[in-house]
Amino acid sequence: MATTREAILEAALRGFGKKGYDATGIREIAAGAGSNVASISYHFGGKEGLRAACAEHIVKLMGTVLASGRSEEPPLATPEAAEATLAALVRSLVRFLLLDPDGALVAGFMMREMAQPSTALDTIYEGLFEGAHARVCAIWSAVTGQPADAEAVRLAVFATIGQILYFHIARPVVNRRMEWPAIGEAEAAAITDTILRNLHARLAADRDQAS
Amino acid sequence: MATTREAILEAALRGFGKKGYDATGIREIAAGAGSNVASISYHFGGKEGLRAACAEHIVKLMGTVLASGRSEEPPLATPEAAEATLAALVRSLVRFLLLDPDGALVAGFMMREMAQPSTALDTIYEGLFEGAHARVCAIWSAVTGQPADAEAVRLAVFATIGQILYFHIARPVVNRRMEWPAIGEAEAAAITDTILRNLHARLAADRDQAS
DNA sequence: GTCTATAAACAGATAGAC
DNA sequence: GTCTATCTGTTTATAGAC
Repeated sequence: MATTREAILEAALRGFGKKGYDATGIREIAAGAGSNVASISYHFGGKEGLRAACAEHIVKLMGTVLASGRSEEPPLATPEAAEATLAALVRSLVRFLLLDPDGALVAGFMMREMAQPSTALDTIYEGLFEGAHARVCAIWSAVTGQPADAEAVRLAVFATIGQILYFHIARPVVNRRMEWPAIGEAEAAAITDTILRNLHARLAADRDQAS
Repeated sequence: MATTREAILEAALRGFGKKGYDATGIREIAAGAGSNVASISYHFGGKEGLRAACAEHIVKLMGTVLASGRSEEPPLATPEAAEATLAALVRSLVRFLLLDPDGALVAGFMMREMAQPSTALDTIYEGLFEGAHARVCAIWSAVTGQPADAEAVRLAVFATIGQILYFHIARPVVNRRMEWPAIGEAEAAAITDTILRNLHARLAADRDQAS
């Protein structure tokens, strides 16, 4: 059962994620939720409150997504096992962002918040980015032997995440240049392959340097 | 000497690049250009025409930027020379996007067009992206020996560009996680270092595979 | 070409009936 | 809780004086 509040929240994320906060009117959101304009002020105290609620919704949603992906306690005992865990993370993040419709909406919301930060970005940073980035740094450390909090490690993790997110952001340009009608399973696999080649090559170089 | 038309164009790019098309009013643009609302309709036929003119302006601007960077005919005779050319491109693109105020505006405009494509994206794709991407693919090919139009090469070039652009897009998140007050020369150098490490590691792997 | 004044449509917020 | 009608301010576009 979907309450009116939940329906509004989903319609808002759909609008904000696809067209952006400013370009999405509260009438449009209310209509998409099968409700009316006044219900937004009633449930969220206004459009800004709706943006804040979207951020909290994303933190909870991604928390469960990431938790499910981490259900089978990832083995970090050996560098090889840690590298496999890292590769699995890349695979699932590419799939989520490029193949799951919810992934595109969540990413759209986050990207626009980064371009024009509001308090919603603070919510997402503290509730999601900070912990997730630190966790990936720890796995990276288990592969290369570098300290998890080293500047080079933190930047390398950002660079890897950046490759994945860029294929989402630049989708219209990528599709055109690759002559792809759309990104499906086969295209996502090709993208994953390129990112994993970069990842493995870099990890090998970092490991060599550490020895 | 700056004509009114040019002043409006620059004020528009400033607004569109920083806050986005929808969030930037034509009054605000006119005021920033020291003019009035009616002058926008007079010179550009309306707000949409101004967006299209911004796209053409960006194509011309980036054309001269890229041409100046390519003034000393890049040597591609040997794989090593081609790799150095590729590294130089990464260096100058990082500097432009992270240190040059114009770079942030141009990138902001392009990123928002990708998230919400209009005909302005077509203008930028055909006038800039397509040719630039193909040129980088050719250099990549000179390094690794792979065909310049191979799917793997085109994707690898996108992944490299993605790393650079992501450090611009995610700047607020990166700064917070890296505990950087802002991105200056030192921070840009650290970012360049990470991206070049990824690039060289991947190129080496591709070259080994080709042999 | 430049500007002021205004038109017409839109936004978000809210009062009040149910 | 839900909805309609309305208030208030802002948007883009434009008419018309200079």
